[in-house]
Amino acid sequence: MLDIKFIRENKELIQEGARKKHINFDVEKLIETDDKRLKLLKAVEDMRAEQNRTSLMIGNNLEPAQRTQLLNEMKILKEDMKNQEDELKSVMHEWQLSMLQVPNIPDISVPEGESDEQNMEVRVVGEKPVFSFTPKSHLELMEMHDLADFERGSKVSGFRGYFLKNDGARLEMALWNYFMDSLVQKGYRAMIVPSLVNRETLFGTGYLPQGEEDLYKTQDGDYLAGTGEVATMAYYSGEVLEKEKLPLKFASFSPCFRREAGAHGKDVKGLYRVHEFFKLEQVVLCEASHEESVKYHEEVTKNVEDLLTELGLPYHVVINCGGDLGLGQVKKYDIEVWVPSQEKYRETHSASYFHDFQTRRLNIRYKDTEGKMRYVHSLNNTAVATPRILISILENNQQADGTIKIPAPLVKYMGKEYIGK
RNA sequence: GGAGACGUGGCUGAGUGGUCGAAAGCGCCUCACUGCUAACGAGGUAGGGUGUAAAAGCCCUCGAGGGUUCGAAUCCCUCCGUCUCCGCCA
Repeated sequence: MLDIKFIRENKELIQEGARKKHINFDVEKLIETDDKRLKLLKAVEDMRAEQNRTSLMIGNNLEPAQRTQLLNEMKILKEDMKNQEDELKSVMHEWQLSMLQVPNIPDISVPEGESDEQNMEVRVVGEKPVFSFTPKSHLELMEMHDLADFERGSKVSGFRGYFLKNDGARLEMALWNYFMDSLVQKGYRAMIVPSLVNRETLFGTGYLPQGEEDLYKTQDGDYLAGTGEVATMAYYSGEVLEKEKLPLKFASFSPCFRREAGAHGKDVKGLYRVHEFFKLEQVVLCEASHEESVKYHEEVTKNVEDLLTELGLPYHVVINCGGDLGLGQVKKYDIEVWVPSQEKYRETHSASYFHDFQTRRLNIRYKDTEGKMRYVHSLNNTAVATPRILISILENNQQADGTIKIPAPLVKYMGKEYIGK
């Protein structure tokens, strides 16, 4: 959500932003609706003022005749007012729907492009492993060491269902612990957050109304969130924060659920694309300045890069092009880790900032030094998403004898150096 | 699941039909006082919208949404949430 005044004053910017994001949106139409809204609002407010004045007069002692006359006048006024209010209500409805469609403006550094094909590589880090043998896929490795069971996964859970077993399960937990410990050391607050969330929360974070298709919904009208970002962001919704406490940094763990409605036929085998997974997410709320947003955007990105490097995983960072940005996102980096069996980098992390797009919807504010209420800025990045990242860990660390070398930082969590020895 | 109570500003808490966006206290800000700090004293202090050069003014908001009324924090209905007791279950 953007400020309507800002939209009116910067309609070219908005229109240009929508074009860059390849989002179909007509600013002029919104402004027309807003004109109607303002005109009706003025009319209704004037009538209400009239009504308030007259009511005060009636409250005083009056001649019975005068009183009767005023009561009659009120009856007429109320009828007029009802009509105008009804009209205002319907215009407001249209206005709100339109306001929910307004895309946030992408940063100048965001490249042009329609889809992830046009994302721009900004750096490549780590050495891709060189194998003296044909490397196995994570599926083969997991079967070999009894780390997962996909057949029983779909028997029990359906398409894309899986069980993790033995060191597969333990490796996943080791990752959670390693990433959580590291982030807590960097000053992030450890949280375990709800996945079951209400509608408003998803509107607030920008996952609704556009993302309905990809969300599981309960018979009570609640939803299963696709990321811990949702509950973490809503944690302070409707609140006024103390400026001194900013930035607030969270490391939020939660189960995540995605219907993958638009991804039929994609990555149908293995752990890459599943309906149910776990994620540790970084969320930051900071002061309302672009510089602060950028600073923490770089920070949450670096946090992950440092840890991937510690784990010895080769990765690259791409800057997402306009067409690959969500409605509320200003800029996004994806971090993609090397998958030897596919000879590709695959997305494991996604870092984006929103300025006040989310906090305006969620109504999260603070008082600045001038005493003015401001919406905080919000941003987030994956810390670690499992089981997806297991793919790269298993494949990159496989040995000629079929064993898997556990990355050094995880050894203490696993209590061993190799899987399969 | 059943019964009852409650939901007011940054916080505590008064307010059951009229000039109440709201007493009082706490907190916070300004001034005065003091060698400095604290206490005491004086004043100020909700948010949003509209409007404007800026203001003033006007409108809305007492959990949310409806309704009754000339007029609602106050009465009625629905929903959400919190608390207490009972039941059920860990």
